[in-house]
Amino acid sequence: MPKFLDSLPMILSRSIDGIMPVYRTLFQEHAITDQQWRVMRALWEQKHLTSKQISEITLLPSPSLVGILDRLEKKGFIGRLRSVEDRRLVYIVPTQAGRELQELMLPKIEEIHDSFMKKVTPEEWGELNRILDKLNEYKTTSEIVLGNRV
Amino acid sequence: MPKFLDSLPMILSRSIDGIMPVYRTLFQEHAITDQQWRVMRALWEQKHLTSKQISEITLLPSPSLVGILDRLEKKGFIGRLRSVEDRRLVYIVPTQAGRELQELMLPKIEEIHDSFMKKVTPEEWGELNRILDKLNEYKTTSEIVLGNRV
DNA sequence: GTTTTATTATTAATATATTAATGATTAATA
DNA sequence: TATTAATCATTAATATATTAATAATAAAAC
Repeated sequence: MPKFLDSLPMILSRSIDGIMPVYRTLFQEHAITDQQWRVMRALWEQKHLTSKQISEITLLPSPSLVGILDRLEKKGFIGRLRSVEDRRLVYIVPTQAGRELQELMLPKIEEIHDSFMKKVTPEEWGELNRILDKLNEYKTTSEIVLGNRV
Repeated sequence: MPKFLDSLPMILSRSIDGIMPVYRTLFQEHAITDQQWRVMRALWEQKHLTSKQISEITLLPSPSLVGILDRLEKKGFIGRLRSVEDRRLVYIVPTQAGRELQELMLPKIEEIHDSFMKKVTPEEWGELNRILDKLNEYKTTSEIVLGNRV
């Protein structure tokens, strides 16, 4: 009876622990973190995004994003721009240096992505996506069920 | 051309972000964290484990483990025991309260696990494991390849 | 047998995650 | 329109991740 090591959180964690170091080698060459790259990547092909939009795209929690953006700003890769229409919003814009970093890194990121894609067939890749989606379906319902029987 | 949002790190992150909150509801009822539960779970059916063994089983990095074990010790769920044969080793042992927590939580953990298993067929579950394993195969080789062309 | 090398747990420094709360602002409502 | 509720970015407090380094001990090599 496989338990702990074969639970959903553990197999996903093992997978991520195997995958991220491959990317991280590249990140370290440019002295940025996983999270900092996610933000830069989100700004690709975008003039600007609000902090909230970046949070939704990158899956990075808003409170973490504050510090991440601080450090990207300090490194000169992004700027903050308070919105005039809605003064609650802050637009994040990539600087010239930020664009150059993106141009420099994106091809290598795609190489890495391709190297992973080569390890499975297109059908397997589709299956993976489909099964993961299935596991996250009815999330709300299951939460209610679990909540009731606790 | 699907890119960022459909990259391997992002689909795995989305999956984890959907899954962990279901477990976290239970963890919060017992006032422990994901990581703290992982350690307790690893000690299930074990008299003792070294810090290193726990790190390997739980995938938690050793430096993080120090603090995690500190807090579990402070909560009275584990004890530390310096080995006599090899004084570099520290054995982690669950206390009575730790055992009781495990007994209390494990059934509900398994309920949650079962609720996820019900969302996919056994074949799909096998496929998921197989595909994830495939993506992590030849890890060393691919790292060498990437290292060379950088 | 002593010097060198490995191993284990730990510390240190910085970055991020999690949860709750706050200040500023805008939208909704009575 | 005065008040209330919602939204956005941020702060605060605690826990964890990442990388490099260290102290204590043990194993290996000379």
